[in-house]
Amino acid sequence: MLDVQLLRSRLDFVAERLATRGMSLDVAAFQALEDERKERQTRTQDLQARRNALSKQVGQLKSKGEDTTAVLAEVAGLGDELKANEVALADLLERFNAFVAGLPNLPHESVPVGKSEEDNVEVRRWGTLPSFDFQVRDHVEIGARLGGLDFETAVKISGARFTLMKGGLARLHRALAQFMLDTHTGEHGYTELYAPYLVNADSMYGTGQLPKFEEELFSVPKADGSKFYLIPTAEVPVTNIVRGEIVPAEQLPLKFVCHTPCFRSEAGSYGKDTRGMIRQHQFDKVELVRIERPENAWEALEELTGHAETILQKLGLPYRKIVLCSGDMGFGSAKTYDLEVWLPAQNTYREISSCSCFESFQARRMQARFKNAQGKNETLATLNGSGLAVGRTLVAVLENYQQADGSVHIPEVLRPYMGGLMVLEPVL
RNA sequence: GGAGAGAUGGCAGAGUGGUCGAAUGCGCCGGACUCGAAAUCCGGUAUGCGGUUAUACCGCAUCGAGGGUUCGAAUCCCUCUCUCUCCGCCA
Repeated sequence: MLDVQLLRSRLDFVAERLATRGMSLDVAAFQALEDERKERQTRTQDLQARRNALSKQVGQLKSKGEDTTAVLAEVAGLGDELKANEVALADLLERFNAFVAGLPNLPHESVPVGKSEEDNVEVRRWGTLPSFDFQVRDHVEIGARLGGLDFETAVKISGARFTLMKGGLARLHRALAQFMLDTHTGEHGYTELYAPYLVNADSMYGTGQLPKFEEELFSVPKADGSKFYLIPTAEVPVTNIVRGEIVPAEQLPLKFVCHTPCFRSEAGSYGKDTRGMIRQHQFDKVELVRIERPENAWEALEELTGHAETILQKLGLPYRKIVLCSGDMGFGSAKTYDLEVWLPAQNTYREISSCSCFESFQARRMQARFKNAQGKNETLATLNGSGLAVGRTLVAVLENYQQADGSVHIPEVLRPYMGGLMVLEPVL
């Protein structure tokens, strides 16, 4: 969430920055809440101080064996007003916090202002687009010919937006994840993690999925009436490692890589990407997460994005890097780069990685801090990015490495993970 | 699933209604002593929030979480969560 101090001291500035996201901040509503909060809180604390002082007097008088009825009478007079103020304050703070928690992060000044994905700005392109002297097939058809992608059976087992993979294709999927993990741990200095796929509401709140985006999550009821949430990304369990912690400064930065399935309800995307495995309820992703000193956060974003790009380059997949405009960024992000991989069958680039810097937006609500050089606790900065989405990478490999006879060449870096296999042969 | 024990500061650990935000020890920081270090001695050392722009000062809240009793709760009552030990079951 945003820094409350910033809201109080530079409300107009915050409103102006939020406006670039297409978000109109109700300045008057905030000011009214803040004024009431200040008055109510001051009053309540004064009454509490009074009560505490009088109660202390009672104790002192009693220990000397003196009469306490006068003091008791005075403190009794405070009771009703104090109670009323405490109740009103609690209610007010709840509304105040809900208001602030509902505000998205401010875009970094380098972020282009725009309304929608139309206004995103391309930063650069990498790679040469493949040319085919035959009719290109999409991954659904390629996968079917390889006998490895089976959507019909997945529908029977679960329903729409699920995939069943078999044989060499399932192995290729696994190989991609292994390759990504090995590259990030071996060459980029990330620590590999295995993390829970079911998390509690506090964790979802910490990374900002809750309270605003509950409908995008799957959940599992628990016997006690609460629920587990299925992670929509490894960002959630991994970033929450530092929730409520004061990380020793010498341990920074923390660089984690974690391969998990991701679960998304995709509510509101009916009819979008219904063919194939582009948009699924369940998909694997290798996620990079960094916990940084705020002053290093922007450099870290460039580095992290570069680490994700490395995977695409080693796989020889053409892609472009774009910077999301203010209106297209996620809720907590201050700046986001998307990597889009070339998909020949769609004749376009499609998102395969999203790398974001949250500054202290997530860490503030998570109370994730470190001791700075002055010995003071300071809020950390958090970043994350896909390194990469495994399912979509598989799609990209199938489409970019397809051959006229229906076979698919295996990128060289993956062959060690495929037992040396160089090509997947069609069975149809 | 059964039986029992427990949750207090960075750690260990005291505290069963009244100057307790909390003894003591360890750790850490500063100082003294020393050529320097060790040892020893002295002092300091939780977090969040508010007054308030402030590393000054004052106040509020916090002893697993939430509620209750009370003028006053770490301490008493209720509910919940988590941890540990033993037994059973189990990938």
